[in-house]
Amino acid sequence: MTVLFSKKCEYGLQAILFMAALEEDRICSAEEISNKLNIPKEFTSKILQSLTASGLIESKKGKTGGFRLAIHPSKIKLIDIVEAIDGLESFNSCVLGFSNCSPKNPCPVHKEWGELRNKAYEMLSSETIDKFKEKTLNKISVL
Amino acid sequence: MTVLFSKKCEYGLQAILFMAALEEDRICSAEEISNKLNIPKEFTSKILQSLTASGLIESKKGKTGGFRLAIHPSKIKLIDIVEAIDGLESFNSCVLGFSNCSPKNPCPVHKEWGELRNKAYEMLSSETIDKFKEKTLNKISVL
DNA sequence: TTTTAATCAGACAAAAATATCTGATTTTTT
DNA sequence: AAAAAATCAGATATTTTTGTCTGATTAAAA
Repeated sequence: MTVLFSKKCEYGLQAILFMAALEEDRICSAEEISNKLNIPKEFTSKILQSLTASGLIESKKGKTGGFRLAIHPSKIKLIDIVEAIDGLESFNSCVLGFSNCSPKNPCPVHKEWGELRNKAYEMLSSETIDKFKEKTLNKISVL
Repeated sequence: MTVLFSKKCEYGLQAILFMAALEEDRICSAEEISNKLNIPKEFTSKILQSLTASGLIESKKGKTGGFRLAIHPSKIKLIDIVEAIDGLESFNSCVLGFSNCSPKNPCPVHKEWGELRNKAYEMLSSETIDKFKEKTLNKISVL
């Protein structure tokens, strides 16, 4: 079990935080990201490709090619990455797996979980990723 | 993606909440639970078997057999069911998937996520499942 | 005592998630 | 012009999760 996001999404979050922590406009290859973050190389490529398709990052082909953010880190929030990869469905589904969980047909923990879920959403959308630069660099330096 | 727990765990939570909402000591079959909760029949059996092994419920074999709680609902918390099925690892893992996430090597959202996680844990262990009886009955009546 | 209806164990199957491979294309460097 | 190093697309493989099947056993009811 992952905690909340799929592996793909976890890796995507890590990769974009990593890119945001680099010098601006620095292009880095899938291999570099794979090495720095210990993500399987080919899987890294796939995820970066899909993030390119979603418009969060952009790619440069050929020798000296690679990836970089397509949007300034001051305009990207963690939730944007989650949305691009896993979607936001989990923020709208019942934690106990009941169908039609809603204020009208609440599950036993509907209210309590709803509050937690909203806080999680807020946390992921409260700050843009440029704010995480230093923390990301510290974290990656020990990986 | 499930929200937080595996399907197995979601079904297990539903099943035990259901049993706790029945008359005390009432034995119900896997088939009944499967029908009431719309859980695949054979999968229901498997999950109930594993919950039996973990000691939360007990089984009676043969005709008129089935399952019932092995512990009084006033002594079972949601987190006990989660622990029996999914384990508690997700409450100790990094939400961004970084390794060695700890106060010494925190991920970018370590503090914030830690607080949310603790609240989720508290929510799941704050009340015993006898408290959910009425809400469960209401919910199941519309399934 | 036979039939019926249940658990149980273990194998099996299908689907989804995760990971890898292959080869084509692109672009810079030599 | 050729070599090198990258993305990219699509197929394939592996692993995990989810779900199903079969047959043995158990125990009550007919």
